[in-house]
Amino acid sequence: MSSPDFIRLDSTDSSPIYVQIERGIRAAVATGRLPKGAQLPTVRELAVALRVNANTVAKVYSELERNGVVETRRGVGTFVAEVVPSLPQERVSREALRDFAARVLEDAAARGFSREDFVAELETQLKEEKRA
Amino acid sequence: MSSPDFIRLDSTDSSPIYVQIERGIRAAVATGRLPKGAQLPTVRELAVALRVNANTVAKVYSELERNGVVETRRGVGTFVAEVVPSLPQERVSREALRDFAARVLEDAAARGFSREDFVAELETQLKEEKRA
Amino acid sequence: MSSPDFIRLDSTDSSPIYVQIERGIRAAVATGRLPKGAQLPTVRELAVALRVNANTVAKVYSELERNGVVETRRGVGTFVAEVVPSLPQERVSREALRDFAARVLEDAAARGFSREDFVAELETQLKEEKRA
Amino acid sequence: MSSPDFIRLDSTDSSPIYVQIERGIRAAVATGRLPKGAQLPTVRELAVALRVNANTVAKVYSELERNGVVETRRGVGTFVAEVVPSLPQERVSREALRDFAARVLEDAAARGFSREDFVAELETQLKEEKRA
DNA sequence: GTGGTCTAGACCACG
DNA sequence: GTGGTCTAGACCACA
Repeated sequence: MSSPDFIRLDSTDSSPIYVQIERGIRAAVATGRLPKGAQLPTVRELAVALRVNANTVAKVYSELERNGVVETRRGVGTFVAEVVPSLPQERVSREALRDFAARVLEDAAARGFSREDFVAELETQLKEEKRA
Repeated sequence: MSSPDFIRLDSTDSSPIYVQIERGIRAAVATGRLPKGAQLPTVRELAVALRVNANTVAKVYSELERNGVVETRRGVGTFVAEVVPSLPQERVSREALRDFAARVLEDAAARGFSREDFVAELETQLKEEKRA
Repeated sequence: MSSPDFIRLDSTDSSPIYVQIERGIRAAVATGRLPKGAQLPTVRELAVALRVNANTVAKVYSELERNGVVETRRGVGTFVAEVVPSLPQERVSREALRDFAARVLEDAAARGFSREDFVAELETQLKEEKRA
Repeated sequence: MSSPDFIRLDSTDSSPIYVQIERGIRAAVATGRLPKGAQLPTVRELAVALRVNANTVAKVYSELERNGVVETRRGVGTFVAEVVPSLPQERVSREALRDFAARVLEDAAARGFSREDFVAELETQLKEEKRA
């Protein structure tokens, strides 16, 4: 658990570090790579592994706890919540998906990618992961 | 030209306003919705239409000019560049596409979307646009 | 780092302040006076030292970051990039050098300088710097 | 005289068009390519040739006339002044030359050119012109 | 009327 | 304390 293989900090990503970390953890939980009840690395471990300020990691953990994604047992550690909280309905609504998808397509085009190539690449990655 | 239908400011998007505007314009140019040589709305027009400070729009235009996406003719206006510059090689490389796609998938999962649903939605949107 | 000895604002120079600052920093980086990894003065420091608005300096820093000349570490400061990007090929091409040189010669003549005197002065300055 | 071969508008030059034109004419006069008494193209001719607004050319001519570089004979045309005015002493002073040279070297470095290559190129161009 | 520059000042995100 | 974003408003250069 000391190797945070579920998080890749990307210096070309303009989003703040804490957002990248939170996104990585949320995604790992959502996809089951971090199963319910699994223990997360300690704040210090993760901070050292990612070469990041410990405060930054602590901020992420506390936010995740507020949202019920993880649970902290004092003196023991931090664990993926047993009951994964249903996200606020609004966020996963059909409309939210459409908006998010539209924005992503726009972003891909703005970066100079062919949108068709981009979607094809997404499918490839999804398939590869299933096989693995 | 006075109706900036190619830009939607999204308050749920955490990226700064000027990034959203820039992304919208770049995408419109890349997909041909803003053809080469077309005049962009004036700084002030777009500022009013988006309810944004004129400096914010001006910042976007000047960045786009720096990158050769648009050309400004002094005292005349801003136009889509006749020769749209090939983006720096690095950005459109195969590797860049993979990284971007991976990040997007992660983001989708972190937001609580099923990645399969998400990719399906992307395809739907692409097809709809072609038909239109 | 608090004394911006690598920048001289020249009121007889018609180019905008932010261009002069950017040129100074780029030159300092290119010639090694600002070595890789070195910290630049903070935005506010440089603004005070040059008696310029902080936004003006911030604009320069952000342009330099966009071009990969510097890296900003959030909440920490701004540093010369470890890998200084090779300028877009076009700019350093032989042709670009010819054009730039031609323009400079023209400018010197237009200002009333003998072009021979001017080139001689350039050589003198280059030699002096090497000796120092 | 309808082909303004002594002026090259450079879209990569950030200085305003009227400055570029004025610089070109001043340089042509200073180097003798436009000898004393020679007739300049008419405002309209030059405007058409350079694809520039006639007002822009007119502005240049009137400024050059104010400075005594050219003379306008009503109904006849515009001519290089017989007595080339000595520029204000300050501009051609030794100190001004040093400052200008320093700025040029800085600019060359900032553009990614080796300053040695740059100075060598200047010499080459000077020699070539003499031979021609 | 067009875009460009600069200032002043506020507020925020980050570490 | 760092840089980033945005606003408001002024003034200028350009055509």
